[in-house]
Amino acid sequence: MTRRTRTDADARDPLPRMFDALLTAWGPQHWWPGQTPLEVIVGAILTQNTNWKNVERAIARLREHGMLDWQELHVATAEELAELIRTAGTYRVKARRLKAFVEFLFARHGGRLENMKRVATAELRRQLLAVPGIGPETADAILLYALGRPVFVVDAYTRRVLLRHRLIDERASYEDIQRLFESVLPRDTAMFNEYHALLVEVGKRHCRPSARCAGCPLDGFPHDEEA
DNA sequence: GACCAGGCACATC
DNA sequence: GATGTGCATGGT
Repeated sequence: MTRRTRTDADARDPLPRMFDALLTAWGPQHWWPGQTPLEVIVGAILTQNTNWKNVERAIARLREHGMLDWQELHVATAEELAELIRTAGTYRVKARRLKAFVEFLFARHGGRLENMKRVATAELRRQLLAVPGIGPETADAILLYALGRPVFVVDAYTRRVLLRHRLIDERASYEDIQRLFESVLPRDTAMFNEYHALLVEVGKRHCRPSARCAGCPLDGFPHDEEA
């Protein structure tokens, strides 16, 4: 996919143009700003099917109790963590998942992110997916937002926006959609970061069944009518 | 009081 | 392989 220039790609592919339209309209979204990789990883697990505000409360409680530390998380029991992360919802499940990641970090990488960072992206993704509680979206969020790897994070909003604009069909898998982005965009961590955040925003504001298309930065792109 | 939110595992068909 | 369900809190 290196056969054409960026200008030609912009002329042909809707995905780069969509990014430009969204970024021009709304600017940078500043997802996960000024936080440590540890906080990003914890947040990625806690935010599963959960409003981010509730996750922030849970992270704040972990911080108050000095738990934003791999060694402390390693020593703590799932029950102790569960009590601290209640506000994130599904807290017993998420406490188990948090522990599962920490167990993986210690068993496989000596409890140090620095060791994990030496592993190539594709291999690391396989390792993360083998951790119970880490699926494709959480794995990719960790790779992109915590480790700075250029992988595109796909979520429910991404799927909805692309469906609405006829760029995929209902049967497209997570990996199908990920490949779609990664094959037409430059492999740029900062851009993937921003694009994902912008897709979530347009999904929330305009691509929900109850939302309106009026004022959507993507209104110039072909799309289906409301069902 | 429903519905939703920056998913995943597991059971079942 | 596709679909359904439990997990559970806080905001709207």
